[in-house]
Amino acid sequence: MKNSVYRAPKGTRDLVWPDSERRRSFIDLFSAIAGSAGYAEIVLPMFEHIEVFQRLGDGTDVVSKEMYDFEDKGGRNLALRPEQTASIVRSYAEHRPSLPWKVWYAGPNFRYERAQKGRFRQFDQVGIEALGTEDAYLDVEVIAIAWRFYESLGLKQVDLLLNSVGTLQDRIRYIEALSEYFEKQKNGLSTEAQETLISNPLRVLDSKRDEDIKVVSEAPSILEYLSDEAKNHFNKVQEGLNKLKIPYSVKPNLVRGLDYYVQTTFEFTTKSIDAAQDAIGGGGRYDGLAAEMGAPATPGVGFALGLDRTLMACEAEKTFIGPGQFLQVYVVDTTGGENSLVITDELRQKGFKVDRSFGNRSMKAQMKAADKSGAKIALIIGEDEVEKGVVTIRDLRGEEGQEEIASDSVIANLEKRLG
RNA sequence: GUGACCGUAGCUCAGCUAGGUUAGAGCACCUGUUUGUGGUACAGGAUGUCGGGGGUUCAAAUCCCCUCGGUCACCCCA
Repeated sequence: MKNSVYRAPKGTRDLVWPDSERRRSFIDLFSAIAGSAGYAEIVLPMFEHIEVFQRLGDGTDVVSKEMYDFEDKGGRNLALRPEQTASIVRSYAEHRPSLPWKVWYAGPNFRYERAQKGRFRQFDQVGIEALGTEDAYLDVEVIAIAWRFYESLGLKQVDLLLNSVGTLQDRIRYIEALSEYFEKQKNGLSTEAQETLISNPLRVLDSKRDEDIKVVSEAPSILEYLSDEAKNHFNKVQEGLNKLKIPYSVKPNLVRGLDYYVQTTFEFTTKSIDAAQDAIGGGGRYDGLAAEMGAPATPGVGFALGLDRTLMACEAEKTFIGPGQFLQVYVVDTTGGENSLVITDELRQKGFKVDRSFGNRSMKAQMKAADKSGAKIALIIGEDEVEKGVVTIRDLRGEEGQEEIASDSVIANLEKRLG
């Protein structure tokens, strides 16, 4: 039973009802909100040529150590997608749809890392991407869609963290200055941070270790290195958010884990989850990515939200709770099962959620199953009922008791009771 | 990749410190009390390679080693 082969692989799990249905409703709600803003669904391959993802940045963990890569029988180097933005830009470069191109997606991503609370090797994300304009109001639209989605879920403890990492040139200048500063302060940094400094200086800003926090807090701010172009863009984003009354806080050391971001970056965190992983969503602008994949230079902006973590937050805030009832009617038949075979089929065609038991069990056992099923109503068919041409209809949840009704009035009766 | 804790019935766990007859409890499940009626009560029943392998011992769920798996944290991200 506990052997290591016949079980879900590390970092994966089986989702069964009601969790499976909650996931579906989550995606349905997201689809409705993204659709209302002109975003169309896109369904992408779960794996790509590995080069697609290497565009995320050699110095990033996602590429250097978390990639599920493999060689197929044709000798192609492929990788399960660790995220979907890169695939979308690849799809854009491949098909060149007319602009603006606005798409939403939902589905699993894969990262090879140690699982912990709120972190899995296979995890679902929903997100949107919009390509084709540098207008900062598009950044605002994108952020607003995420924000309204959280509101629709009923989440109240979400914080929007906002930053600008400037243009590509700004970022290069900033990294130089930052490296210089950290080199001088090297002795005050943890050994881990010192290693990060070599591979990706920006990431040091993200460190959670106490010793680093002091050094980081006095580090030069990206905001001082923004060009006029980047400043204007960033101001317009903030102004737009203000107009929509979406609260945010500017966090200059918010740098995201993927190298392709320029200008706007943002992240959604929650206070409600009791776990170290409190980032439930994030995104930003990636104006250079399309060109890197062989398309004409095309600006883009988007976000991804973690489905599992967001649902954890919903659970903590007691909102967007799962489906209420699974079944409406349970048919109890002690005459061999043929009568229930026919009536369940009829009722199902009428749209009722109906189940029954199999295997000629005793009435008591069937009633027990009816109760456990959660159904509101039991339809009882025994010898007496068959003789009289009636069905006993019994209220399992309320005070209404039971009554015999004519067989041909069952549907009308159920419609009245279940409304 | 690093660290800490954990691994006994379907689930939650006791037993392990000072090794010793057929390994326990609660919940869930099945049957009955109720010759047609669930949710309460009572009675009975089925259920375990004590994660796996090796070692110590007359004897290991219990001690030692290895291994696999889980959880949480670091790293990083959703």
